[in-house]
Amino acid sequence: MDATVILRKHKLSKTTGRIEVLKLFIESDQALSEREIHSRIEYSFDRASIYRTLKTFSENGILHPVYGKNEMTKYILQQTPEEHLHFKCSECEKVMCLPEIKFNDIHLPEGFIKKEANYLVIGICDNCNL
Amino acid sequence: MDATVILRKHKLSKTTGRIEVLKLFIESDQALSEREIHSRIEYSFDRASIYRTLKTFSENGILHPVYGKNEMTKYILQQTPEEHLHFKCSECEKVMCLPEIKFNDIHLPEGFIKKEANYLVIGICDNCNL
DNA sequence: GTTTATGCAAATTCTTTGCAATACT
DNA sequence: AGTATTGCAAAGAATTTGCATAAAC
Repeated sequence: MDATVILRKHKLSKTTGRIEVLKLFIESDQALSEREIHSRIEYSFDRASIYRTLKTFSENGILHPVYGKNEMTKYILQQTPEEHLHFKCSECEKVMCLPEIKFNDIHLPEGFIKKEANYLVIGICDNCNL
Repeated sequence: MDATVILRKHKLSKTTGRIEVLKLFIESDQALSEREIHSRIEYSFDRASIYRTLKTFSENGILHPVYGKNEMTKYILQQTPEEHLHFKCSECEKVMCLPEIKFNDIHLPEGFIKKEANYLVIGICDNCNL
């Protein structure tokens, strides 16, 4: 899991901003929003550029966007090509993968083409539920 | 499927705005955003009030919010209590139910509590795929 | 040297909020 | 009458865009 290796694999130019953002995701066990990235990153990276980076990474399958409540998209590293459930905690706002719960065998009705999937459960996570 | 009946059942006051919004959903086979509601409704209903109405309906289980790409939440009538897949077409932007594909037997890991679920596939719908 | 990404500033769009006025029960 | 909802205006937040500059290949 090396940022520059991932970038090379996807034929994306290795800029400091991209590398730093990608590192953040590699180190994180949860989904991050642009706002969280901007606040955590030490390197000064313009917000518009962060958005462009997230878009590029998603288009290349490096990140998976998770659309959830509160009008904010979070992104998470696409660890496996297998589609699985994500969970958003309404207490701590953390979004994480629940890779045990998979959705590989879903087939759509005739005529529908799948391009992207989002399986999200919102509730209380094990940590907040104490 | 009568708007006033639904409102009564949920002990919500029967205001013109709520009735008109609910009618729109009853007549619609697809999810609607606040913007779409505002443009389709003949009755002059303030945008802030539409948002408040959508929130109230969702809290009462009348509508189901669907969080999707393009930072806009759409809402759809909760026809059955069964959780099922929704589909968003990236061509025509239509969001619809695919009630054939159900998710009732998903059980989360120990400690997690489900409050709301969102199962969304994004792609090309049967109508745009011609 | 060309192409591509970034910074900056501004614009768009979605959504929420406070408060006085109004409609519902 | 009393409570809940609405209208209005303004604020807040997320996200995008144009264009000149700078960095990557």
